[in-house]
Amino acid sequence: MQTVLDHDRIFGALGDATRRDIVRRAIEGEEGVAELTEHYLMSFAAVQKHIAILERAGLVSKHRMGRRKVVRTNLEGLRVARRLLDRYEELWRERVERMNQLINESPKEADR
Amino acid sequence: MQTVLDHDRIFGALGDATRRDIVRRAIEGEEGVAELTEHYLMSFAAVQKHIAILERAGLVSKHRMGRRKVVRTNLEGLRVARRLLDRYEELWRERVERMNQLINESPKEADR
DNA sequence: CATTGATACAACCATAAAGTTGTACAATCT
DNA sequence: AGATTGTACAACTTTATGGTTGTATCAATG
Repeated sequence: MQTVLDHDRIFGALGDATRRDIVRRAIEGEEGVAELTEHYLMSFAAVQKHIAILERAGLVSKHRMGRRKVVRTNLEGLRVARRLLDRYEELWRERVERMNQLINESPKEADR
Repeated sequence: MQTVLDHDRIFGALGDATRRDIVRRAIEGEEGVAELTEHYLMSFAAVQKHIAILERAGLVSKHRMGRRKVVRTNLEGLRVARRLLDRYEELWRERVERMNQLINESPKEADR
């Protein structure tokens, strides 16, 4: 297992509706692969592949519970994604601030 | 132009390092397509395609500035992504809360 | 108005992604 | 042990993605 938590894999994994739905359901962390498959129109193997992609991205992990393997969402994976978006918003804020500063520092055309 | 702001397109677009870098640079909103191309090892057309993908996702938009078209990041696009991640964290919080409630409501084995 | 600089887009190629079926393995229950 | 239930994975097909080159458009400038 890899769970590298790089942005390519994380955002790539979240770019599919089925996978996002698995992440959502797996926050509860009660369903195995077969149970998750019930919710979708695809084969067991297809769902398994989606879970593998989420796993490699570090967004979920599997835990044996009796005969099945329960899929649980990994909060830290989601937070890695969120932190990048937060950083972008911070850059945005800084740019706005810099622009305001320029406006205040230099006198307006009309005032000269 | 579409700018649909659906999660598939937004997360899909963010799942590529070049595109995330374009988003980052375009927060400043000063570079045209040709200028952006300078930063990468690919052709002008390739960068143009990446920008088109970001545009369709609603993450950036182009604005004519003289003879070139400046690429600017669209804050709302980033916020759509962030809100989904926030919702997941909220679901997580609710689950933890529910679990704590169960522990407090039912008496422990050892206390019986 | 012809030229130049910047962008747009079509056509094509190679590789990766998303799905399928089939088979093998692992753990539980009689 | 043998049957059953749940999971893993290989092999294959189809479609999407990321890159290329070449040609066309579009706005500013001499």
